Amino acid sequence: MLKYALLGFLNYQPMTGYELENFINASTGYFWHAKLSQIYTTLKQLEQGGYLSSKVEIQEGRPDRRVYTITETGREDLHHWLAQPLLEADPVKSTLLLKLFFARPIGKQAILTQLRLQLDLHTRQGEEYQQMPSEGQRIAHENPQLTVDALLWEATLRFGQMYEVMYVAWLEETITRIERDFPDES
Amino acid sequence: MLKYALLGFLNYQPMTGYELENFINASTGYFWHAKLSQIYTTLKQLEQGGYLSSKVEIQEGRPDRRVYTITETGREDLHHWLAQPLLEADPVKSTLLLKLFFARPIGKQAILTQLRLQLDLHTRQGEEYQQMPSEGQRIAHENPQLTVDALLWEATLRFGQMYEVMYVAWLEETITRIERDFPDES
DNA sequence: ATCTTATATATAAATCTTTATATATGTAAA
DNA sequence: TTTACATATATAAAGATTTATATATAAGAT
Repeated sequence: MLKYALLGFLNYQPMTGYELENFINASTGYFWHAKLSQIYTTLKQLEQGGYLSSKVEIQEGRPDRRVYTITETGREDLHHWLAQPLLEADPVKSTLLLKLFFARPIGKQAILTQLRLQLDLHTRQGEEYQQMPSEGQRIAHENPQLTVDALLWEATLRFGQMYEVMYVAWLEETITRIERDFPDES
Repeated sequence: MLKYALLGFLNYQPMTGYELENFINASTGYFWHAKLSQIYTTLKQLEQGGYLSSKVEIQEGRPDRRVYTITETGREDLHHWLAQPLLEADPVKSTLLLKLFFARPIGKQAILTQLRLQLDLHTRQGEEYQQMPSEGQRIAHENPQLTVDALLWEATLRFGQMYEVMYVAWLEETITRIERDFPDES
C-alpha cells in the first residue's frame, strides 16, 4: 500500500525519497507512516515497474538527490486504485488492547500505570492535532487549485482529532472501572 | 506480536492451531487478527524456541490434532511482555483515509459512494459489538476464577464499541461536508 | 444430489515492514 | 567543543503477514 502513498504524493509534484518521508510523516502521519528504508526500496520497485522515472541532481557538499516523477502508467494505476471502492472496514491492530486483554497476572497497579501512561500519550497527541495550524489551508491559499484537495486533507485530520478524543474517553472510563472493580492485591 | 496473542491464549488452556484461530478471531477480532497459515508457522517457531510443547492426538476419520501447551519459559516470557509498559501510542494504519486523502481526481460522487459504503460497514460492525451477548460474562460465570479477566475483556470490547460509534460519526460528518462543500462535476 | 461450512494441518511463495548498518556534510544548540 | 538534528541515499537482514496450494472427512443446508 505504501506504493499508493508514494504515487499519491508524487502526483502533486516530483520529489526525492527523503522529501517523501517528510511529507508522509507530516501530513498522513496519523493514518499512514513509513520508514525511509521502505520508502527507498519501494521507489526503486516502482521505477522498475514503470510507475516512476527518476533523475539525479548533482549537489555540492552533500549527497546527490534522486528526484522521482510519476509516469502516465503511475497516474493511471493511482486513479484505478482510488476508484476501486474499499469493500471492508480497515482492520484495527492494537498492541495495547492485546496486552490489556491478557493483563490480569500483572495486577491492578501495574495495569493502571500502563493505562495512565497511555492516557498521557493520547492526550498530548490529541492536543497536537487540535493545535495543528491547518497546514492544508495554508497550502491551498497559496495554490488555489488545491482548495478541493484541502477539504479532503482536513477530513483526515478531523479523523485523527476524533480518534484521540474517543481514545482518551475510553482510557478514562477504563481506568475508573479498573480502580473500582479490579480487586486489590492482598 | 502474534507470539503473545498465542502465548496469552495458551496460558488459559492447551489448544490446537485451529482452535486458536477461532479464539483469536472471535474474542480479539476487533483489535487483533491472524490467518491460519501465520498461526501454524508461529506455533512451530514458538515450540522450537521452547515457549510451547506439543503432542499429537490421534483422531479417527479426520486429521490428527496437534495440541500446544505453554511451557514455564513461555509463561515467563508472556509475563515479562505484559509487565513491559508500552511507551508509544499504537500507530493507526488506514487504507480508507489514505484513499480519501488523494481522492480528489475521482470526483464528488465516487467519493461519496465509497464513504456511504463504509458508513454501512461500520454501522453494522457497531451493531454487532453492541449486541454481542457478553461472552466474557458467560465464561466468567462458569469459571469464577476468570471474573477479573472478564473485566479486562469487557474493556477491550468497549473500545470496539466506542471506536465504531466514533467512526460512524466521522463518516456522517465527512459525508455532509463533502455534499455541501465539494464542487459538483460540470 | 450438490454445495457450503466446519474440522484439521502444513508448506511455499510473495509481500510488507522494521532494524541495523554504512557513508558524508552543514548548522544550530548546549 | 561536543552533541544533536537536518540533509541525503542505499543495502542487508530479519521479522511479520498474506495468498495460494495441497490433503481429507463429516455435517448440514439447498
